[in-house]
Amino acid sequence: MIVRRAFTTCFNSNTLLPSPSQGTNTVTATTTITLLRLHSLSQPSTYPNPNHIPTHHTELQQLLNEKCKLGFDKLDDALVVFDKMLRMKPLPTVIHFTQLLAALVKTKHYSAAVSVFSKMCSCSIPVNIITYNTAINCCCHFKRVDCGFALLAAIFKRGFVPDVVTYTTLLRGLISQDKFLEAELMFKNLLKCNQIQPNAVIFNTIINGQCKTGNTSQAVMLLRYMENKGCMPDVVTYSTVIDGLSKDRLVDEALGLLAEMSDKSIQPSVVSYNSLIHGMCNLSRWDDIIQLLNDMDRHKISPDEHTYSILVDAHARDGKVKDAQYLIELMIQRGQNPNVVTYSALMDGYCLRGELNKALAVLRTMTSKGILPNTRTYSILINGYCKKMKVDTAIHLLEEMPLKGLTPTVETYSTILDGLFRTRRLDEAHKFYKKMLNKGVKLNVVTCGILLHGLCWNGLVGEAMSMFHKMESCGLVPDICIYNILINGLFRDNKVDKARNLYHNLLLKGLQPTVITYNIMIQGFCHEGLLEEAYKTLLEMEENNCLANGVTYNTLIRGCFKNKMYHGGCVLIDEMVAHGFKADASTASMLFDLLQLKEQDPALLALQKKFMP
DNA sequence: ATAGGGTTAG
Repeated sequence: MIVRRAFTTCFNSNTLLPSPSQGTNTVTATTTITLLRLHSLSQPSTYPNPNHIPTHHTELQQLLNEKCKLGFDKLDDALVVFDKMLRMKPLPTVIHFTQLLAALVKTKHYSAAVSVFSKMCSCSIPVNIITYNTAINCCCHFKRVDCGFALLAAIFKRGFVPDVVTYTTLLRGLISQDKFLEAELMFKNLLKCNQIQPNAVIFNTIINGQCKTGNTSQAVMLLRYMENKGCMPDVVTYSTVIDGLSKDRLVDEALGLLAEMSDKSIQPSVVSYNSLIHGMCNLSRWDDIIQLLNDMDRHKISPDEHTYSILVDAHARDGKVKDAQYLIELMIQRGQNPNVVTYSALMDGYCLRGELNKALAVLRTMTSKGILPNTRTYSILINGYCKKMKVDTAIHLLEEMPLKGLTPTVETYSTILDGLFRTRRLDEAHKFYKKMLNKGVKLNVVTCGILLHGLCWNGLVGEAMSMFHKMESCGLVPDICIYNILINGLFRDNKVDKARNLYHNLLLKGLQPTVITYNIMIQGFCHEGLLEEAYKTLLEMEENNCLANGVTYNTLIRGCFKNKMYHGGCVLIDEMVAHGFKADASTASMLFDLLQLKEQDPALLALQKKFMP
């Protein structure tokens, strides 16, 4: 069904024309024409080029073997080889041509690959299902899965039979374009209609899609399903699910699957370990990380550049920049090459510590090694400068990006916007925001949060509220962070009723308040002297199974003291300590001041008696 | 002697 529907959409007038929404690739006019021509390639039309150049096929094979591994240095080289091949006598086999095509796809010369395939067809090279599969893979990587389906139609037209590889490639293409539901439906139909004998690879493709769309539990179920159907999960199946679980912070379940692998004598790979180590890093479970590294050593699996990158990133984010630096030296010693991701992670570590000069030094090191900074590298630096209030330098870096062929993301722009608001450069912030919109940057919830926070921070709560309503009407769904920002802003603007209102609205929308939401409310009520309501909020959060944290208690205790409710404050201190939290600096100094007071309040005297026996 | 699957960054 889904396949047929895809066919009809493919033949619909202009689905093949590049649409602005798919503009990640530069689709040239010639590419588009070539893509369009693919449809009519049911029958070969012309004969081979008459100007044959005699060349040995073995020589060609050697060249292709080499280029398949390393890729062509220049696109022109590949096209020259192709041209030569067309003029060879006898004509090289379709295998040679398919190898060339695969090499082009591997080196990401997708539009060139499309023209080569098209030319192969028009020169009556006897292309087969494998050639088609390679071409479909090319379309999918080129983010044109619709063209992939057009080729599937061509396969049927020429009387070929698509195989499991054809469908796997198409499924992966759909998934990579966020069409997982379509992929899943198509997969189910293929199974139901017995169109293919499913193997591990096609299952793995779907399992990966499930993990990427947040359905890890379903992925585990599909793994069990394939076992039951006698299609044994392999190392990729397990690694995919382990990665999904690790990203969901379910690392212990992931460890269970790793153990299951060795029970079934499926050798884990470095990828399986990398996913798990990454998961452990996100939870700062350092002991587990060390254990996993030892485990790898025992299994004679060496860490690769991914492993090191993950570890460098974890150390850098934890502030351990020295260790991160050392890890990079270690990986070089062991013959691994740090790449832009590795160096960017280290730079991020320095930026987080505010050590911008050291971050710049890393940038110099990497460029001296011929590693070019990417969008993320720039974003890290821009973020570093904004956090240091050096917004002008950040803007300068932003302007430099297009000159280096880099496109800032919505996150990059948002960082600058945040910087302008924080430094109270309101006019510029407004102008910058307009410029962002003019550039066609698509706003997301995080950007809106920055905008709303910036407005509130600068006392423009009214503007923030109207922005919030506009945001809702634009189809952006406000999350709990947005509500937190606004409720906080309203309280700071003494708009208690409106804050209360907004809180009830978020409950009505089915959103779950977090500990931050409650803390904001408690602080707001305390500030207004509404201690009763603040305390009721504490009870409410307990009812809603939201645990109070140190901030909650400290806020409430300070509120009590400020309102001369010494007894209540004292009871809460006991409760806080019982829950394992401590007074923070500001509560402690407040308490210290109170104890010096010479007021004859009975509750205060009791308090003094308790803390100064 | 040709094709498809898993890992690194707010």
